[in-house]
Amino acid sequence: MSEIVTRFPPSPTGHLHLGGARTALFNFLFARHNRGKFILRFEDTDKERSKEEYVDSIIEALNWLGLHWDEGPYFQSKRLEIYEEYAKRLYSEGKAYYCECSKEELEAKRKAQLERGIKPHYDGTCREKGLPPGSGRALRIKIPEEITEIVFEDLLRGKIVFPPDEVDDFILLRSDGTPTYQFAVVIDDLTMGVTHVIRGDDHISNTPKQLMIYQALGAKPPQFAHIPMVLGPDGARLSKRHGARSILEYREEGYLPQAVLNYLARLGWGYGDQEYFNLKELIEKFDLSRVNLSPARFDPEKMLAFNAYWIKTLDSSEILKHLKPFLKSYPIEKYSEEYLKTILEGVKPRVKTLKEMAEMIDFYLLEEIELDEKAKEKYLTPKIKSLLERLIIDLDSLSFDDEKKLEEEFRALAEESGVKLKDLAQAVRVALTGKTISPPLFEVIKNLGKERVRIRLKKALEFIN
RNA sequence: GCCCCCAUCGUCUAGUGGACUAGGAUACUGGCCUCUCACGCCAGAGACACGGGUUCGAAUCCCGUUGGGGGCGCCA
Repeated sequence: MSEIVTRFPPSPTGHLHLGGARTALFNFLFARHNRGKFILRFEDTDKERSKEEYVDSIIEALNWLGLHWDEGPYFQSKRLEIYEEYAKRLYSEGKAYYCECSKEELEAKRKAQLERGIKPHYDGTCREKGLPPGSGRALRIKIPEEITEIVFEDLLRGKIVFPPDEVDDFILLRSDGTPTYQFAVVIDDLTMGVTHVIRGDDHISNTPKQLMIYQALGAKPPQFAHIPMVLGPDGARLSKRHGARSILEYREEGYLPQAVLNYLARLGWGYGDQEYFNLKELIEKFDLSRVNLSPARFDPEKMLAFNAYWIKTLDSSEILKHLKPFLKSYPIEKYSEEYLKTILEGVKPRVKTLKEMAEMIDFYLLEEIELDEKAKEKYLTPKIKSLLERLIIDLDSLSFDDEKKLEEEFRALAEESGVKLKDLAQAVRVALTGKTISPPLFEVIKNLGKERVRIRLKKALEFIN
């Protein structure tokens, strides 16, 4: 059996968003699972809207997700001669013809047809004119009259049948000589040896047109698998409002690529009761037969939950790698890699994003911490003053290396003073971290070390006075 | 308007004619754990869109209705 080849063909008219990323993921997984090839190709024949910056951002997003391609990126804009060649062939074989109808005329006719309640169609004005190529003329496919129905076997949905009037003599080459989407995809997929086209089901109705091109070319079409679209939380098409934001924005917000990937994979695909998968597992377990057919809504909350899961599950070294960009405002060069990894342990189960994580560990990294207003008013009270003083005096006798002992020592101190550990702990927590919420106190004390603890306790006392 | 696709808890899903008192995840509620907040654990509430068939038996198969989505460009 020949090698399986899939491709992801974004048009660089916008950033990579969730829907596109999922399509890329499914194509990537299918190729990898079958030890095939995954191609990246930019469909940039729309000169007006295609932008270089989008090419860059799409590439960056794919790399960030770890969706590496084996071939490409190709650019349709650089393959114009190829399309021309095939176009010429169709023209010379009488399977395509030139058309001189103006856009305005066509638009008017389309409107009229729509109003009359019939399916908009090119009326064939130029079909039999035998026009030679010329400026301002577009090349149209000549759909054979004997077509009765157009059928194809979708890998996921089985047989899909279209009535013959579903396709008209659509345009292959625009009047400026550039190929339309329909023509370019077909020629590209054909010449690149694409065997499986996995794309959103919004392309189902494009398929008959593309099949007509394959037929005119006498070529064998690839296999098609139309996956359901990703909708916004409200069930409407994904838009700027919800998930159409760039994948890179999620990176900015503190999402891990593992989480985004895992979440995306579970949108329209399931594997028994398993929820969490890393890339390797996805490659192992992914197969088209388990893809759902109904459109899936994007649920930001669930993606957040997945992110929290991966943050607490992944090794601290892996987390640290992704966290570093969020640590820019802290003097992290003062701390060893080991130290940074150690302090992450306590915060991992407490945050949902890397951004939150960076905020939560600030007291470990900053020389001077700021005490939260409400926190200090509530917990750093005169009542606790003598206890803190006592603590400072006792500092040298505390077991800074051992969380368990430290806790016992604190318990003893609290009991002796007739204070609940709870109250003592909160006061110390505020003194050391500036906040009422933090990793476990004794872990904090241990990681902070005696000197920083001393300084911060003194600061807290100053505040009480 | 015409054509196409789809239909299980709010959401993502498991389920491929009997193992279904319909399972898991997330979100929600209550409890446990506890130095805070989380995590974790336990419990609860919550769905087969509707109507007809087929069958000894339908969430599962067929038809229709309804609902949702998509397409009908010299956009992709």
